[in-house]
Amino acid sequence: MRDPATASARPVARPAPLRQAVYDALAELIANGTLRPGQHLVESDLADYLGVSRQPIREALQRLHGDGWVELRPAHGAFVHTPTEEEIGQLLGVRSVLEAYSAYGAAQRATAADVARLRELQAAGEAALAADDPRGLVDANAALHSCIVQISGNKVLADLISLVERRVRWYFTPIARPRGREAWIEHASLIAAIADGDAERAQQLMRGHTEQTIETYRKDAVTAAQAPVG
Amino acid sequence: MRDPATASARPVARPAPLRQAVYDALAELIANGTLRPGQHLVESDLADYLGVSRQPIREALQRLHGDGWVELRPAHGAFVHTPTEEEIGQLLGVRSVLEAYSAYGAAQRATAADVARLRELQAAGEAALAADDPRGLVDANAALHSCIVQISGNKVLADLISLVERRVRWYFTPIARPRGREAWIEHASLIAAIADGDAERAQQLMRGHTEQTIETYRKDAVTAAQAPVG
DNA sequence: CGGCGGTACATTGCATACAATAGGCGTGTC
DNA sequence: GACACGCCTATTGTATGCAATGTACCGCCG
Repeated sequence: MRDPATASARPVARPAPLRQAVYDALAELIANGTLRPGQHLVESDLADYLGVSRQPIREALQRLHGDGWVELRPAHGAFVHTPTEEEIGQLLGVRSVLEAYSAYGAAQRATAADVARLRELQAAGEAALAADDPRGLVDANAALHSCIVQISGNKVLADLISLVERRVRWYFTPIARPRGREAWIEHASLIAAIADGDAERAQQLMRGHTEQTIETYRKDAVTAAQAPVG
Repeated sequence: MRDPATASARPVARPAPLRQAVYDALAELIANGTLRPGQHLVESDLADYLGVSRQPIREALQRLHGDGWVELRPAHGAFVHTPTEEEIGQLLGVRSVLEAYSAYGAAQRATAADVARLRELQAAGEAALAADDPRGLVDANAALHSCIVQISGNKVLADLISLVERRVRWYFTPIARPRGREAWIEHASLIAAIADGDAERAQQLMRGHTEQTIETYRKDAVTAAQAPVG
């Protein structure tokens, strides 16, 4: 990797923008449930816990607010955002539209190399499926979708999707297992459409794919409500 | 008393969150061109200029970064974001998709009262058109689109659209005059589709409408490039 | 015993001070 | 004369301190 564009990404360790580390740490704490929805985040406590001053904490909280992770009530402080059922549905709907658009763009621009990469990721996903590796499935799925957005070349779209996607995964992770075989069959059709450069078909397939995910979520949500996970 | 919609818990004036005021001030300065794209924003200067300390400035800059207004290079500071042609195209594309989805949702949920409100806004727009009032046209157009999103009831979508919309308007304002008669004819058809509850048609019309706007922009951009405005 | 007011505490918001880093400029050497 | 090294300054990153605000508890009065 001698490419100068990526070589200087982080040679050893940048002066470590502390707020970034704090942001990641807090996002992780929220995503994995250590910080529960609705919980009041006291700056001093977090600062003490993470071993930094309140300043980076504040800046991280601002950004977490901008990304929809926490609510910021003036003079009250930060509270972990509590997602409602309605909001989840809206998130999924928006995600579906954005992903469909990304598939549309990807089908228009994909090169042979792009398609090859997609097929690799598809293979990785099927391998994880065969190995019954839930964690690997989630990663492979994310990688595939991320790759499609990247191929579409639309950076604005990529930003928006990643924003929505992280919140979706946050809510999904504790209650839903990743979809299995059907999802990867749909992926295969989708990749074929992209390889053909058939933008309309790719868009339709992606829409169907994400809407199917919504259905799965609905069922899983009901199941989880009946038998909450520990 | 817990209902946030009717709480009206701000009778006189909130303690005025300074960072918010700073955010608005800076966004305005960027939008109206006082702060030029690429310009280096020095915290001390801004603090001095706005009469506050660096702290609220920093927090506002963070948020401006999150919303795509400024670039934040670690240890270098903030620079006003320079939009590229490519990025503008991507913004418009994403906006088109999101707006189409909002029309879809609005058509599904619109009540008679909603439709009445849309017709009022349509009338206001046509009045501005007749009066040859560009400023009024822009406002009426924004109000109409905003209303449609609101009717769709999708708050996540509303947030995303407003994010994209502000940046689009920032870039558009200096070079493009609002579209005239045709835009409002399209609006009328769109409202009719929403009133009929025909989600698919509303979506198609909105897509066509925004794509038409993209075309107009392209022509205006060329014109502006040939004869730059003063 | 219940409602009300006042006070004290906890927490945020803002300001200032200090430390660290990056880039520019000048000087010294080859 | 050109390059490299080192200092210097400007700017950001982080920490701490202080004031304002909202909340909750406790005592007091009806």
